[in-house]
Amino acid sequence: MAPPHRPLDREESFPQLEERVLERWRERDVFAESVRRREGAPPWVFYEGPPTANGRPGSHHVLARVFKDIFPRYKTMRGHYVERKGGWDCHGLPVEIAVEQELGFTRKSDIEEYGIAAFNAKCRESVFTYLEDWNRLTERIGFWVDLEHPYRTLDDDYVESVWCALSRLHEKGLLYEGHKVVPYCTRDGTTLSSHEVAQGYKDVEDPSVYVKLPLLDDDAQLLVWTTTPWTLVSNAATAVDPELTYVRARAGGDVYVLAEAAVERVLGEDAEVLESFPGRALEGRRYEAPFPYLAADAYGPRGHTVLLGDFVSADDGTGIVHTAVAFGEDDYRLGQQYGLTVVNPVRLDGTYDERIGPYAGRWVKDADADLVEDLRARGRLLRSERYLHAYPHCWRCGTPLLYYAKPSWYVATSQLRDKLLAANETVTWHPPHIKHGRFGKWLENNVDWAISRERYWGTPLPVWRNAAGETVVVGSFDELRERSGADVGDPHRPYVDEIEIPSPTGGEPLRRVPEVIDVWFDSGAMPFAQWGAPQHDEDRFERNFPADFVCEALDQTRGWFYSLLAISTLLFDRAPYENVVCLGLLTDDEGLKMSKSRGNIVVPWEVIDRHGADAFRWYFFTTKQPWDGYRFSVETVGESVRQFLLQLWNTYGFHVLYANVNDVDPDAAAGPAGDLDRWVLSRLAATVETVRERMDAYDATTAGRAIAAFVDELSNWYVRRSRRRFWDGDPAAFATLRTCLVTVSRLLAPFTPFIADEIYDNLDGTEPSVHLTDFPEVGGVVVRDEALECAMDTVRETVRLGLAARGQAKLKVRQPLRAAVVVAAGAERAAIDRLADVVRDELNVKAVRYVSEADELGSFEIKPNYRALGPRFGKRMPLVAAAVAALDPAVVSGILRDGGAVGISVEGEEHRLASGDLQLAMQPLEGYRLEREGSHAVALEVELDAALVREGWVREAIHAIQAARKAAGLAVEDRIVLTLDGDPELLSAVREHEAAVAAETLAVTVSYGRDGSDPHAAAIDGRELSVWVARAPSR
RNA sequence: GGGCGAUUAGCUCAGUCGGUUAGAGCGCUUCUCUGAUAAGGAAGAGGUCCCAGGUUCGAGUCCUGGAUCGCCCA
Repeated sequence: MAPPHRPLDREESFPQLEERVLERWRERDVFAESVRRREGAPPWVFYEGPPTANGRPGSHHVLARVFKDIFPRYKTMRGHYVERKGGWDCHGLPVEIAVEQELGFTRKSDIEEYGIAAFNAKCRESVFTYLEDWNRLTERIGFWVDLEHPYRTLDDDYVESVWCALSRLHEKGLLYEGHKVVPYCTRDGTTLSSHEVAQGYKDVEDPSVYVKLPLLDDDAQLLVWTTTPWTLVSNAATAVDPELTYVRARAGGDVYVLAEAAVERVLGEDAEVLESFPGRALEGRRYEAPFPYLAADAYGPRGHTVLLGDFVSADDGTGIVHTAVAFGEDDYRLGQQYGLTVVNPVRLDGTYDERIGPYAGRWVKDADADLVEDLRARGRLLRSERYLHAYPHCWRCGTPLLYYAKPSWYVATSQLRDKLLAANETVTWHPPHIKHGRFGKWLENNVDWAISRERYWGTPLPVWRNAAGETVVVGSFDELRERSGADVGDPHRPYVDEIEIPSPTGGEPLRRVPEVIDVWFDSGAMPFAQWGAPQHDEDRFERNFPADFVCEALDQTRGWFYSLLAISTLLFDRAPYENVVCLGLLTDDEGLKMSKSRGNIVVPWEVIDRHGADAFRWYFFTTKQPWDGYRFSVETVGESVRQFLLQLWNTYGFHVLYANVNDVDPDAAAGPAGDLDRWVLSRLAATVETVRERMDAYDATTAGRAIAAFVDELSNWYVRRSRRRFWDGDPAAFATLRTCLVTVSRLLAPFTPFIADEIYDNLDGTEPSVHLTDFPEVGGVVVRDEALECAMDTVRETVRLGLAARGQAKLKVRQPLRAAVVVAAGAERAAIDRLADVVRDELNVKAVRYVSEADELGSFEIKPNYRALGPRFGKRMPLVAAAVAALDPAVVSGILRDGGAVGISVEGEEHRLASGDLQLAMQPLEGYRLEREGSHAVALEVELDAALVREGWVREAIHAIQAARKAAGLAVEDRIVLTLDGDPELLSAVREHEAAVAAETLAVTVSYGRDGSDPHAAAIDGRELSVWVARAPSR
């Protein structure tokens, strides 16, 4: 007859086990089946934030993917229909850069020369360079997501959905063209992303000049400071802080206007302050520009006047800021606010145009020195210095970047700021501080979203127009076909660029603008674009909107979390997600960010091959709350294996071993359950409650830790205390342990899906997989008995105290003692009495005796319970403490144990203190073997008589025989023929307890005298014992 | 420069509503238990709860300022 359960293969590692489980999932099609079985059930919606597959997946992707996995698995088991459509972000600069590097391109014009069609074809291939790596890793870590039908932002349907969204925004008047100040490389002719800018900072020396701007209606001069003299030719205005204090100050015969805080630093100690006033007093004052090439009215009515700006600081410079609208973010915003005309006298190649007279044609940064000399010659320079600062350079060619106002398309998100904030209010964030912190603050400071990019590989901006300003924003391929008469093939550049739309008024044909759109708009459109809605499957979109759950790393607050919210709010006036889990960053074990250059990246396969995917997952779920980041290494994952997975696995192995040895029928009716069984099932029920409650709150950490705590109790208390019942084949014990293990496997299924399924499959197997079962509920045999749990806590505490007392007395546990004396009364005593067997066994004592009064063992001391009395007495607490200290502990402890109350007098008033108001602690008397905790204590009777000593010897002998069994390589169920020799008194003790020795060691015969072979030798209490064991013939 | 977060034992992390002796695991020392375990138990060493003020009868916890680290923005 086959054993009830598959025996464990002790050679198999966790990674090998997982590969085998993966194979079983494939055979049984478990993922698809788990979704299929919930068809028609209430949906629970997850959105996959699409990664880009043009780089290899790293450990931080494992973090995101396991958290994206656990909650959908959980919700599926809770009865929801959880579709999980995978997705890939396909467009964008990172892809282009990878291709440029592959082709050895160094400038943007290389792409045009190579041909956009060919370049984009390369990009299309490059996107999926590492698709296989991603798919393999995704499967291996057990992330269940539909990778066979993923959405891809480059697909025609997807692009069309994005066009539709843009056209609706246009209809709502939310799409417009403006200028954006961007970092620009004049050599490559390219705008750089912030990520690229961050790569290229270099410390350089630039001129630092203080320039005088004479006021037109006054003899004073404004002082401004700049490190980019080349922008002075297009000075449009100056800005001051309305709240800051400014002064007129005389120095060296001239009168200047500047911030009070800057006077000494800029003008020196001798400057004489003539007058002070707030910045707002300067508003509208006219001044003479530093260079004459562009007149004030070129900028409009506010040209060359003083304006008020919120970005002005007096910390460096003069507190008056030179503003060149085309060359700075703040400058541009200020210009917008005051209606300044954008005048940019610098060509795209970085040279001045003809408006700048003698400097025309010169590269602007090379003109700095001559411009400064020019100022000096005209008496307009106060001071010129060299200034060392970090300035961004092109990471490709090293050219200093210019900040440059360029035409750009915007989505007017700031008009709907209040709606964005209202939508955010409906979202539950994990951790909560993101909501009104990082994300909320970001929304409050919302500025319009610049969505166009002067690039090639992206969703083309669907705007067609002609020089006359006739503009069409196309919302679908059909619409483009109707308007242009041309078929739309590939909607990417350059093909779509070739389609012309005839002018409705018979003018010039409309051509598409050259830009593509920000990839964040692509991914933010996924709620509908993943289905190709609204062109297709509009109902599918509606069923799957909004998402119940999204989960990404913290840096996505400005990325995907924002783009999803913005698009959804603009189009549908509501948040696209209800719960968001933010994940922190991974650092190495020294807290440093992982980076290629530092060489401290942990490749996920190292972790998986060494410890397995379950260990990887468990580490991420339980080691800490996920949003604070992880200090991470291959070794730390190993700890989570040792602490939890091995403990679980060994408990499971124990069950399989003895169930097979005893041929336990898993379906047989169990006998009556004992207190230990009821206790462990109650603990299981408590665990189920906690796990459900915490998982419903998206708190996998606390949920997982609760499971670990239960497995620890199961292994180190339930099994430990019940071993004899398993040896004896007690059906109630097997039924209880099996219930616990199978329930744990279902609790663990979302966390560690491999080991959970293996345990379930071997111990239960009713369903093809644990992932097709329902999540555990409390009820049936798994019920709570809180009184029993409480009693067991008391018992475990008693045992702990007793073992500590043994340790103090240096008495081995194998030496039986006559009695443990427990100080306990009332409920405590009843609890210990109910489970006295456990205490006797664990402490190896013949009896447990009780004393209600501790007087014979120690004395009490009493202390006020501050937590209870603090609120009642407030600042009189020190008086209360003094009054309590004056009470007689012996008397008070007696009164309180009988449920009485004592009185104290504080400031002439009487107060009654009951047992909850005071804390009793026991102070051991000198010379007793006593361990105490609060009002509870255990003492041991340490006197030994001859009988106890002989019993102790027998326990030692049994231990020696077991060691011999193990050394002989016997299986736990093997019967033996036992031969003993040695010290006569020792042997006589063994003879006296021979039946017990034989039963404990599974000896069919015991004989005395020498055997021929080498014995297993032991020394007990200085007495020799020789042991021979041989496997007995089977019955 | 602004915003957000973090800082507790050698390491990884808990610490509830503010409550008087700040915990766990790993690691270390000593002892111990073992008929599943790479496990378990006991004792010990190990702490400026980042710093400084403040509020309070009482602060790891609340407030202010600062330091360091990280992320985002400028």
